Amino acid sequence: MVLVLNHPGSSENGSISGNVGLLAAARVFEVNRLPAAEEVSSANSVGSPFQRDFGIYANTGNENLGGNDVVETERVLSSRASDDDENGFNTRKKLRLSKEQSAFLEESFKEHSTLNPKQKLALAKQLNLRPRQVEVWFQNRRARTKLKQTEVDCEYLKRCCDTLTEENRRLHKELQELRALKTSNPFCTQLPATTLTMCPSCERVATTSAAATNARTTNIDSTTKPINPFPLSRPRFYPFSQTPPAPNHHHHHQSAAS
DNA sequence: GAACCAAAACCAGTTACATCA
DNA sequence: GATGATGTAACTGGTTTTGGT
Repeated sequence: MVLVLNHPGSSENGSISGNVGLLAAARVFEVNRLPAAEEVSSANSVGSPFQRDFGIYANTGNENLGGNDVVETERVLSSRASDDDENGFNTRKKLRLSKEQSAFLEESFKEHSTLNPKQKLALAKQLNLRPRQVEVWFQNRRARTKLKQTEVDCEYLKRCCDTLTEENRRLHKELQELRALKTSNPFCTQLPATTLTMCPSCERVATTSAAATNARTTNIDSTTKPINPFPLSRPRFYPFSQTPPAPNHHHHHQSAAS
């Protein structure tokens, strides 16, 4: 399934009317078309008594969208719907989108997570939904994406925490061993202190000049090398198999010479 | 250009409903 | 069939953005 929506700036017209195939395909979405008030009792396959008793959506007339009426109609449609109908009954009713509609919206979300009014209208028309429904779907979809990213971030931070806890434990143990060594071998105290600095970019540890020479002789092996608790770049949630942006890693250590 | 206002867009949080185990 | 859990469409209220005066 291919969705053709005009990208911002790509065209003046957000209409999809030029795509005959899509118009034909749009018939698929009639299944979940919003019923006009008088259609409620027969249009929905679920057909709950609730639906029959309460008109769900007012007939907004969006089937007749076109020409200059579009902007004005959109303005009306996008205004927040009231829960109450004219009789004061709560008419809120949830309509489950069909698989085709959801898939179509998903496809368009891949293209752009936000819609301009024209795109929204075109999509709504194509899917036989109200623009407000498309708008809400995109809002909820963005929220879901954000939630997913938060979960990924949370998981990542948990791992960082575990790593740091483990590193802390290891360093405590090492400190105890060094103290024990110090008491048993007083010559160790003659060694100069080693100053370690960490590159904020690549997070490598380097020894500073004066101590460097000695540091190389002070038996700093791999076990005492500080562990980078953040070995990986911060994971991002790429919901649509998007390739993450190429890392912009500048190695100023080398670039200074070249 | 700054200040103000209204409308639209957006978001976070919540509610209500459909569906499934 | 009743019930709780879950997913999600739809709503609410607040904030930000945008365009007009």
